[in-house]
Amino acid sequence: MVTIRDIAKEAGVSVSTASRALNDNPHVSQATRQRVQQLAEQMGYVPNLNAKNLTNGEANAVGVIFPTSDRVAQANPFYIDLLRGINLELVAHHAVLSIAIGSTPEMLLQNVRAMVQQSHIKKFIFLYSDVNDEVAQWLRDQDIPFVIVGHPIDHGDDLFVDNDNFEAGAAAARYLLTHYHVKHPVFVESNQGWEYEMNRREGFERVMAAYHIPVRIISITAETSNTETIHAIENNPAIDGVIATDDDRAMEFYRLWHLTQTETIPFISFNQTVAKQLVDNEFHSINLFPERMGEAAAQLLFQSDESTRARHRLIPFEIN
Amino acid sequence: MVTIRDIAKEAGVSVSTASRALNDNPHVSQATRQRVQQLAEQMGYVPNLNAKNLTNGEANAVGVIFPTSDRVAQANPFYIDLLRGINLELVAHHAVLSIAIGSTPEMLLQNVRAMVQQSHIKKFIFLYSDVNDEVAQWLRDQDIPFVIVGHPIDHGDDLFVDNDNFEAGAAAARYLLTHYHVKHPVFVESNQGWEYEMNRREGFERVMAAYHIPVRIISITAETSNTETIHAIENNPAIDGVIATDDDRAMEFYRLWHLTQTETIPFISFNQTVAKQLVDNEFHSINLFPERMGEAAAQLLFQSDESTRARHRLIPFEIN
DNA sequence: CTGTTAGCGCCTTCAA
DNA sequence: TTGAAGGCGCTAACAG
Repeated sequence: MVTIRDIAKEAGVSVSTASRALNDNPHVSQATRQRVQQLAEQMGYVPNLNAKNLTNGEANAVGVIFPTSDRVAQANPFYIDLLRGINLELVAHHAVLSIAIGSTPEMLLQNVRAMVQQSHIKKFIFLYSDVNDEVAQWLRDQDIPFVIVGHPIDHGDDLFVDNDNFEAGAAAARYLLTHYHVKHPVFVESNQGWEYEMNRREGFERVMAAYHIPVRIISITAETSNTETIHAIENNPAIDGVIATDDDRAMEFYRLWHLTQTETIPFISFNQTVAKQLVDNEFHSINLFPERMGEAAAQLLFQSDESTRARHRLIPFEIN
Repeated sequence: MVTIRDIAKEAGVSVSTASRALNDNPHVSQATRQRVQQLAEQMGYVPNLNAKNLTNGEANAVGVIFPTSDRVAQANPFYIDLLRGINLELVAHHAVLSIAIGSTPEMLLQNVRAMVQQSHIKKFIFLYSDVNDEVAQWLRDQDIPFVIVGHPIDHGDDLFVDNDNFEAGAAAARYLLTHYHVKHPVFVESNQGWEYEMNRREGFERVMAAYHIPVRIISITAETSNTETIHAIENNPAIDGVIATDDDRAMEFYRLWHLTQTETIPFISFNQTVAKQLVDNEFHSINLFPERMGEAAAQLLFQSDESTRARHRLIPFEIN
């Protein structure tokens, strides 16, 4: 293994200048920097990040915190794409992606605590946000920076990356009204109180108000029986378009709709979870670009320029 | 930050004995060990893993390698559960879970290479297996141990954790024949050549052969149109039970079945991806316990006892 | 069984 | 702009 000493020796400089040169420290002459870097390249030098971690007092890792099991059900494919996006940015910073995951909040906190106290990981990304979350609170107490993917709920000054869910809900509504001339759209939701769902619904409602269309909403929760939903459908014979808050609900509603109705109506759902070819042409999806969200989250975490520091990023969506 | 020196001083021993005591090194008297450990506890000592990593020449991390994009689409919750299981075992070893993920094999390899060369990560878990996989090959060349979740394809001596997919396919078939007295089951597959699918199918076929029932198979790939599948259904009017290779195909087939047929028939699918309450009572799922698989994979990676070293673990499944 | 010592590879004062 | 030296926290010979 070729170390910084080897390079220093070969270049005829001291280890300290070699170190400076390799880290683009300004206190080195342009000449020696180039020479050292080139030599390092030739000799196949690769920095030992464990050593760096020790001297820097910080690990070259970002902790990505998953929600505890119960909550994970919904947004699913989302997570993998998020990871890919985050990682894309991390490799550029020579950092690795470490994950914290557990089935209870206690285990999660324990996991995160070990990461910062033992491994000295000092940057985190939350893949959820919750009121009174003890993990987030603990990190705040330790002055450890983190970014939330999604919307902060009870701490407005947390850094976050999100979609403009209000606008997405509105855009979906407009899309149905404009492209399909829908007169009586329905909003199908989970009614779990998720921030993103509420925002989408508000966007939807705003557009309904503008067009003087009464708001129709159907909830499908884990407790909702098929027959209940079918009744809801039958009680709303005018429905001629659907906006669903997620793909699961969209598919479920789609199935029950076609069980009882013969006509085809347009659907819009979020996240493109469901392969589009599985269903018909009037099934649209709003792509939220999770990979971009992940990338942006990591960028937010690594931004150093005090002056232009951003507190959040909204990732644009796309209907298709 | 309280270090090992502080403890040594306080305990009136040298740093080396303190180190030994804390690491349960046998070359310490029971007495001093207890005293030191107790003192460490009291003083709130927490080991600096970065320092350990440096001296040990190995990071306290396990790299978990995701498949490149295309493959991941479906079985998403599966991966999350796997991660949870892996992590569960890792925390016990004071190790962190680092992930390697990328959209192309090149990026993936680059990612993994950086992990071992720069971060000195020396234990890996593959969340896929592929013929001629260059990442796996590279790790073999470096003599770096890894465990595959799934079945090794072209290197029989790789360590792996899997389900007994053959037996699962057979069990599903028997379940339909026994519990539902099905006479003409159909096996719905993706026909992508996945090892696990072929094994499930072989199990199914074995049982069909034993019962002298002709084998019926329907493929649903990304290119298969709805009408093709519906034709397949209509051409097989005798079908009275379904075994689907995954939940996506199950749901799709279920939908198309009920679009054209009025009778209800039992379904068996794998992985419990789809919330069961979304569909009717005759929709069964084979639980593969991904969390246990992850746990077992990590255990395989950490097993030290040469004598009893296992090369693989098969995780039992359950029909429900 | 215990202590002394010398690093692991790198960074960062401090002087020059 | 450079070099020498000390140290990050811990482990592992080597002596005793």
